[in-house]
Amino acid sequence: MNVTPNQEPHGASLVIVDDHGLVLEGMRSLLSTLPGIETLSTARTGSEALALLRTVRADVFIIDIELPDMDGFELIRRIRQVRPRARIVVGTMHEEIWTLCKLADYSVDAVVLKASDPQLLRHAVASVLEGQRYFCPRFREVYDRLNRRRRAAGQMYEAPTVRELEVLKGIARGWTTTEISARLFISDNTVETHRKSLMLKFGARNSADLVMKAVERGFINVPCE
Amino acid sequence: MNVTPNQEPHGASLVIVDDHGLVLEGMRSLLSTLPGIETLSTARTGSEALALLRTVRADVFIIDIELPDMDGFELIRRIRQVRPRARIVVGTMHEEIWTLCKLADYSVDAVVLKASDPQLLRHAVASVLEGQRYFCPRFREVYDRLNRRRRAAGQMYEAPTVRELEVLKGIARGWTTTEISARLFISDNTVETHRKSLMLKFGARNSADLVMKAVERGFINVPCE
DNA sequence: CGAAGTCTCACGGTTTTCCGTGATTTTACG
DNA sequence: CGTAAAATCACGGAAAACCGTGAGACTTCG
Repeated sequence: MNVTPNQEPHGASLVIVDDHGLVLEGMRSLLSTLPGIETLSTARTGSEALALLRTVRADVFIIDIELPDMDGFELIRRIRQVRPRARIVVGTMHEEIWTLCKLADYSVDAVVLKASDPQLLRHAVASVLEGQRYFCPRFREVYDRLNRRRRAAGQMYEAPTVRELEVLKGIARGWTTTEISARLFISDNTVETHRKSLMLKFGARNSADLVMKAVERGFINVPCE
Repeated sequence: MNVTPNQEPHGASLVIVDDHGLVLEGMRSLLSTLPGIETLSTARTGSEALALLRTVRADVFIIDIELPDMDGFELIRRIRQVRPRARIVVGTMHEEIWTLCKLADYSVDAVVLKASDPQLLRHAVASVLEGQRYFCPRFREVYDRLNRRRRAAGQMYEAPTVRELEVLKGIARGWTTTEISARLFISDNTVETHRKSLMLKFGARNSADLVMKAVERGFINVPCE
């Protein structure tokens, strides 16, 4: 933990959370020149970040989604329990759909994929400080392309199509891709595509997660014995 | 399809179902010398076998569990719809636990793993003809060792242990093995072992199937929204 | 004490899933 | 007739699950 006071009065209080020291320093130097920042603290773990909540004001969090002690989403939830109006900027190396979906579901204020130009992070934080949201091009590209209607319909999840539902039921029965494709008279590749669509629509990380969410949302009936 | 009448009056009517011609012929010659057999028919697919139900008496079915047009278990179910008292002898190359569990659940009359001595098949059919059940040593070995209580308790499935339940919940949340192990402070290997136990106890083929069965049996709560 | 059960861990190999990407055809609708 | 969604297929690489097997530590219960 490390706190750097700043001369600017009434400025924002930033907290950077990342387990990688180098990244931490990089971010610090990148962001310290931004105007309107009063304090700039760093934490290497989720627990450290939560501890900081008691000592500094912490208006804006810049969070690496993959942390050693807890998953970044858990950190976000716990920050919001204490500081519901804190702004969250997320940096991540993961580009998997489910991560991006989840970020959208969490209504974070900005997302910058780490592969992007570091300046984007600076931009993102600047935007957030001005009360605006920011999502890097790469995030928008991946998320928008495959999820237009979802965004259009607000936060609602998309319902699976007829064919997807057939695949879904196969998965819930424990069938492999090959078994499903044989039963539906389509290729393995197609089944995989349907599974991918399903996981996208449900924001699931894998088939087990998919089945769980499908049951929760009533797309698979559980015989209540 | 092929029907061979036999001189023996009031003898049994056998149907052999296997998609592999060589195996079919091998079985035919192996079994044709058994006393007490009136007719011996063969089928290469599930549909052929079902069609035979209309033309021959069919007391005993010798079924290869992996068939081109339908899964052997489906065939068993459909045979039983028409001929509930038909006796089922299963030959399979699969030694995966879930197959063995399922065979046990289906209360088939005999099981011979194909890796076994062919004479065992003869023995199995002979036993079944005498009204007894038969399970080859290899099946018993695999199934007994890991599933004593289950058999002792009749058809009841075994409940997961406390630790297994924790792993199960992680799986249902879509966590990977590594994520679960990190949260429970145990090794990946241990989590895998627990998952294997769970799949054994639930007779599940994979994690998706496991989640589904766990929900069905009430080990995972679905928030009924 | 001994047997059974639980929890832990290791290892090597195979199969399946997962992921991104891009493309074509078919269907449905205004 | 366009356009958008749905359904189909392919491919290559990476990650994860799956499988069998064996084994040590610790607990619990008869």
